[in-house]
Amino acid sequence: MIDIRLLRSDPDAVRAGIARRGEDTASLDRVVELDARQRGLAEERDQVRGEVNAISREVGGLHRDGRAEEAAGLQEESRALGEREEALAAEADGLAAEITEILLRVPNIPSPDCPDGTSEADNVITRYEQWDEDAYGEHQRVPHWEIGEQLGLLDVERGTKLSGAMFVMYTGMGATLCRALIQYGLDRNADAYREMRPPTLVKTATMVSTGHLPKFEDDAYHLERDDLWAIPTAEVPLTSFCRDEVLDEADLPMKLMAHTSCFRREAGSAGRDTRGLLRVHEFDKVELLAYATEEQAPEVHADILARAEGAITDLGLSYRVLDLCAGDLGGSSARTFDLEVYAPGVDQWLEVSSVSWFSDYQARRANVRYRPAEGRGTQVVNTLNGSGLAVPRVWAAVVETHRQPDGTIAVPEVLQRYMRGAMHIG
RNA sequence: GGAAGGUUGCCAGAGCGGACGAAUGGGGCGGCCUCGAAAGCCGUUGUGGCCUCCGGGUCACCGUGGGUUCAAAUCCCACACCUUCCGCCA
Repeated sequence: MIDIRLLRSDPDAVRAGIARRGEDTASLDRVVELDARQRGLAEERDQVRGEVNAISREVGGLHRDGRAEEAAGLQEESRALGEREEALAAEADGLAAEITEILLRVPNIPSPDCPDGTSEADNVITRYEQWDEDAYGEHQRVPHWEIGEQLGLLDVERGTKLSGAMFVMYTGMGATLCRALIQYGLDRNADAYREMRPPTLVKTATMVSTGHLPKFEDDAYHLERDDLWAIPTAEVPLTSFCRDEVLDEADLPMKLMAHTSCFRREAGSAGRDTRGLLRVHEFDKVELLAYATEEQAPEVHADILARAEGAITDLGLSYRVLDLCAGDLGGSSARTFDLEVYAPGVDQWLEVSSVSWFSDYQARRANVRYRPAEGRGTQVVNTLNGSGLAVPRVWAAVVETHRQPDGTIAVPEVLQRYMRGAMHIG
C-alpha cells in the first residue's frame, strides 16, 4: 500500500509515479477527497467522544458522592451526544473502508531508477551472460518435452490424466533432477539465508499482504470450503512471517529462503505456452526473501540478483538480465530485474527469476515495522525477493542445453552430488 | 469431531462496571554507589490516528467483531486462536 500521508502532502508526485505505469490516476484523486472528508468527520467524532468521557467522569463522581439523582440530566445529555457520535463514527468508518478498498488496488510507485515504458517491449536488456548465438549444435535444438519423452523423464499425458492441462508428472531421473535442483538451490544460499518451510495454504490476509489480493484474485487457486488460498510463491508466506510485528534494527536485514510448491491458475494465459514445462499450474521453487531497512535495500537487492545469477551460471546456462520498465513492473514492486534463461531446444528466453524491491509497499500492507537503533518510534521495513531457483524452466534449459550428440544429457557437475553421483541421464 | 479451561503491556500476572493505558514482580534503559562489577537504591520504559503556536493536546487500543450502559479490560452474544482430555489419523 502506498503511504497515504505522501499522497496527502504531495499528490502530484504520487500521481506522476502511478502514471508512469500507464495506470489511471482518477482513484488517487478520489482518495484525496475521501481522506479529507474522513479526517474531518473523525476529528468531530473524537471531540464528541471526549465530551461523553468528561460527562461520564462527572456522573461517576456524583455516584461516589451519593448524589446519584443529580446525574440524571447529565446522563440524558450524554445519551444524545452518544447518538451523534455513533452517526459520525458510522460515516467516518464507511469512508475509511472505502479509502482502504481503493488503496489496496493502487500499485506501488516505481523507483526513479526504473526505466520508462508501457509494456514488455520497453524492458531494458541490461546484459547477456554466457551467451553465444552460434554456439548451439543441432543436438541441442530439441524441445525438452521430446527429450523428456525419449529418456523417460516426463510423462505429460499422465500428468494431464491426473490433474488436467498444464500439470506435470516428472518420472524417474526427471523427478530426481527436479529434487536435485531444489536442494542445489537451497544449499548454495544457506550461508546467508535461513531455510524455512512454510505452509502452502494461507489465509486471505496473507495474500493481501503481498499484493496478490484483492486485485489478482483470478490468478490464485482458492479453496472455498476452508477459505484458504494456494500460494503462488513462497514470497506470500515469508512476507507474512513477520506480519504485525516490530523487529529490532539489529535483526535487519533478515534473510529467509524457502522451497515450496507454487500454484498459479494462469487465467490470462490460456492457450499460451501449453507445451512442456514453459507454463504450468503447479511447480517447485526456491525463493529468497529479505526484510531490510530502506538504506540496506539496494545492497540486498543486488545480493539476491547475484545469487539468482550464480545458480544459473554454475549450471552452465546462458541468460540475460532485464531491467523492467515502469509499465511492466509487478503491482507491488518498485524495481524489478528479470532473469531469463536461454533454452536452445525451444529457442526461447524463459523468465526464471524476478528479483524485486518492494520498498515499504508490502510491509505497510503486512504491518511489518522495525525499531531504529537510534531514536524513537517505529519505521516500516522494506521487503525484497527473487527466485533462487525455479524448477520447471531451469529443468527445461538444463535438459536442452546439456543434451549430447548421442541423445543423453550431461548432468552439470554441481548437481551430480544430488543425483546419486549420476554424470549422465539416458 | 466432542468436552473443559484460557487469551491483559517486552515477559509473568492482578484487576471482574466509574479516579484503569491498566496494580505488583521480572526484564530493558538512565542514574546513584563502586577501582570495576554484583547486590542495593532512585527514576524511566507501549502502539497507532488526528490536531499542533512543536510546549503539547486529544481520541483509540486489555484475542476479533457486535451488544447493554451516562460510563466496559470488567456484563451479554458470536467468532478466532491456544492448552488439556477423548475420538480419528500421516
